[in-house]
Amino acid sequence: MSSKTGSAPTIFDVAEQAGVSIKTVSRVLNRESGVHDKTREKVLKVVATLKYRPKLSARSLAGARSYLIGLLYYDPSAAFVAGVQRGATLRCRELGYHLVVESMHNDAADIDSQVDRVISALRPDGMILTPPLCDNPKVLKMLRDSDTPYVLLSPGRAVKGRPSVVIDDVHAAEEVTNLLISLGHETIAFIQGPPDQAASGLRLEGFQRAMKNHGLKVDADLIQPGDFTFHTGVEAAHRLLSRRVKPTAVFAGNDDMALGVLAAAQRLGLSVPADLSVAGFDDSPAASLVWPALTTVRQPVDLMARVAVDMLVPPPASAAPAEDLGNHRVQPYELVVRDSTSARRSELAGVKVLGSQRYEASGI
Amino acid sequence: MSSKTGSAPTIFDVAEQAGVSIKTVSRVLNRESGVHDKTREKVLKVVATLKYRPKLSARSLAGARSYLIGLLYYDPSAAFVAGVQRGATLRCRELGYHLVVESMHNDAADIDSQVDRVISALRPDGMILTPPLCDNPKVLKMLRDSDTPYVLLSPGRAVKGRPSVVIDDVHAAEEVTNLLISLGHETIAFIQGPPDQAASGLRLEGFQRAMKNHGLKVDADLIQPGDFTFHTGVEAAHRLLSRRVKPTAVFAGNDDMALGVLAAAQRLGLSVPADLSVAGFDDSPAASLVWPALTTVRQPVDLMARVAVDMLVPPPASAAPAEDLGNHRVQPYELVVRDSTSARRSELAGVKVLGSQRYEASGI
DNA sequence: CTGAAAGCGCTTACAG
DNA sequence: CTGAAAGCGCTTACAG
Repeated sequence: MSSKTGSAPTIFDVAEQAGVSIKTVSRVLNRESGVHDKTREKVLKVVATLKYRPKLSARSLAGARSYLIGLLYYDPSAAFVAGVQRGATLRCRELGYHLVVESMHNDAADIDSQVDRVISALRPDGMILTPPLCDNPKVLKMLRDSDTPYVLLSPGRAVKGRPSVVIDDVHAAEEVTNLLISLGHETIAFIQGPPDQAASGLRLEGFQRAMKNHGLKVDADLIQPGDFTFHTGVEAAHRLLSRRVKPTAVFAGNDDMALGVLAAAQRLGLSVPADLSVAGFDDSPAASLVWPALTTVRQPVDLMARVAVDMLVPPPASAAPAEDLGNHRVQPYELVVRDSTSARRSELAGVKVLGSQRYEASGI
Repeated sequence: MSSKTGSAPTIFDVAEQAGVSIKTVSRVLNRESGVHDKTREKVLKVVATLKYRPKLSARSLAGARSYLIGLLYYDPSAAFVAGVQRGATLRCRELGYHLVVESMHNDAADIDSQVDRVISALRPDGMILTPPLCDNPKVLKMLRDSDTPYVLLSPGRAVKGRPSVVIDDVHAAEEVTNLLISLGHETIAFIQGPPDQAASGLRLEGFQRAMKNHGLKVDADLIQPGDFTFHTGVEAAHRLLSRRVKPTAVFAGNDDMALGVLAAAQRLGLSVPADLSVAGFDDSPAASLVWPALTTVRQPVDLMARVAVDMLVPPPASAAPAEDLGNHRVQPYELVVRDSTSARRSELAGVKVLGSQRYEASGI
């Protein structure tokens, strides 16, 4: 009896009961090739019987891998993190990895030492970064200096040497704009995000491209600045709706600002979408919890996180040589059309109509 | 030169350069008492110079602790998880711990083996569970069987032997109801959550207690069933607003249902709060992204997570003996009064008024 | 107040 | 196809 009762079984217990060496047990567990089928079966049987599970710390100390993936984030939308984590933890589990999360303030003066501490202690096999950390030079420098592989999720801008997973913001924004145009809108406003986030510029680009492709003019003041918050959406809406010629549709660079537009419109007695169509970007949870529900773009956040994990975890030795998909993976977005957008009610753009509502199409 | 350039420094490198044994370095790092001040300083100096950081896997393998806290969750509101993680990761960092998250389906048939796998591989020093996993018998059994300490965050019901961190749902709901009553409302409806979540019952209890204390009758059909989703909030609102005597205020058991009420009311042409006051519970992100912004109750989610971590991490040996705060920690909630609640506009409860809005108090 | 030895439970070369 | 030995980098008794 080599196993003391009470303590968890070790690789020695398995080896003894299976009548092989610990090296062979190790081979089976790591799916290495070159083990006799009979031997493999015998080992697996004992593993199942004893409920043996290799201890991560021992594997990590002895070997070159830690089986840990780190997720560094700072306060992006809760929905974004939640989606990332769902995708990442599930994929990690499939691969025998675990996800360690660390939230840190993007503007902390000692953020590099914070990152260093995490890396040194954990020695993760890879790191996933979300905005805005994925654009933080200090953080990126620490990762490079420590030779820690990393993947950026939706980085502000794609940089050559930095592996990333993104969607095509330009095309997505173009599609949203095309939708509004196809509904008959011509005076369409756009609310931009903060200039330091590349998504802001890309989405604006998509908007402008669609307008141009349809020969629609965009007055300068139809493009309003914002910073991705509800509040700036409200303010931009007020500016837009006090124009002489009011827009009949507003495309906000993200959902929070679109919700601000919605609130402002309702506050002014405008009916959405009859008087004003509103579209956002992100498909945040709130987008479907308001009335009318918001037309928006959904990023496949959990899929993106899965892809990030796959980019960090080396494929099993037994696997077929994977084709090189490159370091910048573009994932498909989805246009989600809901009730906040509709055809123009009339040609009387700018005429305020009170109290009317659209009953027929609403899901509620 | 014992340290090969390129590889990270080990405890041996520190010991050598400081002219002490590795045991002394270990003592300093673990803040054990009984080290000469001079010695300690010398060691710390070398640690700083070499940027030495003990490797988690080695500490974990050699010692009794893993310095890992696990967070098990399944799809609670994104905001809830995000708050929990912010609090937990920050507190973990302060204590030299790390947070490993695992999301798992509450109704997975093999959830116990999933939990087992995590525990066996990681040997976390503790686990934090969020709803609904914290009420899952299979999960709880695995944790007990493996002697893994755990803390439940907002469990469905408090059970004696299970450490938990909660808020006082009954009192919070009572306060919300008192607010509505103080605004002059008498016909107040309540929308309940799913019966299997204890919070549903506790919040109903608080509502009923407040009504009773003020001598207000609650007709049976003023208490409507729901399941914490937007959709059931919409449905309950339709039932309530088709009564002969309409309620002038609706208190929904959570924000998602309150948002449903808001949407339904707006859809019916009612003005909130002039025609109908609406209150929720949770302070979800969407609560402040709608118009009018929702009156609700905020759980101090990140504080609760911090407390949970503290319950799992043993205090340093050098610390003063902590007073026993018990296994059920109640944290303070916060009543957040926003624009969706106001005094009754008239005595004409049930009379539908179209198109009016409340301009003055809105923050937008 | 300090240290020498053993050992945690695996993987990594290396050998056959 | 399989195994014996060494070692990863710490902490745990134990000793002085």
